[in-house]
Amino acid sequence: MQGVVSTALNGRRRQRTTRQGGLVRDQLAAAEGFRSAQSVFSELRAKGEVVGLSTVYRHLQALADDGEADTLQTPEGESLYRLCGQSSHHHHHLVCRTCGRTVEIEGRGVERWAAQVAEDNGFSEVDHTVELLGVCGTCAAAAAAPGRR
Amino acid sequence: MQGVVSTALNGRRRQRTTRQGGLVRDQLAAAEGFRSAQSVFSELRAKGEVVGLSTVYRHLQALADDGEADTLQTPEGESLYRLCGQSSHHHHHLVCRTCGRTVEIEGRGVERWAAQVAEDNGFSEVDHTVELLGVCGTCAAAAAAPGRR
DNA sequence: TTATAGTCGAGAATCATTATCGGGCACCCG
DNA sequence: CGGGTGCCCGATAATGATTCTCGACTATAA
Repeated sequence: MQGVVSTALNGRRRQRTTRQGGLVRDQLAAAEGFRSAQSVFSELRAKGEVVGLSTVYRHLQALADDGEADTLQTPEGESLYRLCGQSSHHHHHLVCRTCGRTVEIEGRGVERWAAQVAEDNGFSEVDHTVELLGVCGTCAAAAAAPGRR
Repeated sequence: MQGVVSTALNGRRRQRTTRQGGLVRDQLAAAEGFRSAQSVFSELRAKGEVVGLSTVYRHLQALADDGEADTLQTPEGESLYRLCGQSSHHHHHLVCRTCGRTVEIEGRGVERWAAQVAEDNGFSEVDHTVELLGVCGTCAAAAAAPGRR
């Protein structure tokens, strides 16, 4: 996983390679959907790994800052993280509110729309939040056949 | 949970008319953009009105439940509220991150796009969050001339 | 190996929000 | 118009997530 990082950190992360950092990253990689800092913490604890809560938060935020992880907020105000392939690639998510499965989606149309609306109203430096929350086909099917045994 | 609430509530759940309820609503109405529960609370206090923090939260949520107020979350996890003309009217917001000024926007195109993406991925019952956060023309101009006196 | 500086991590501190619960007041009934 | 009933108010405690603090630790370079 982690190879030689050493000196030449050309735009790359500046953190030192540590056991804990790898654990947080691995735990996130093993998950299918978004996870909260709290759950990453307790899952690691459950696996017997001793890591500090602060450390989990630190690494999660570092990953997010580096663009290696995506982040979103639940309506309850909890932050969720998820490892993400490309750091330079802007995209949005379609998340299943039942199983947490996540589909990354591109929204060229939305980007354009957002930019247009912003311009029409004289706004600049506009950021946008676009998240879709629904029920995936699998979960919908499961919910539709409740009597099954 | 709640049984019969006084007079016939024609689709509109009305709380008992109290001085405090009116204050919270008025304060929200007087504001130009979104306000946090905390700021509504301190503004009322500043005006000399004695209202409990819990009460502010209660009324703010009641307004949101009734669809009389819109709500959104800041990236810091604070909930903001704003009185809103139509309860049945679905729309989004373009908010100035400097002064809080808000423009309500309609996004027929976005709605369509969201529905399409959801369908393409087999998702149903899809809800979407779309918020635009930027800097309005006035604030941008102010920021561009920092040395001015 | 040693020096050095970035990391750890447990617990305290913050902050917004929610729950509690005794006391008060609005509204209905007679 | 006076009483009773139950919702509402509001100070305070509790909760829960996230951040801060700071001494101990350890990966790295020389």
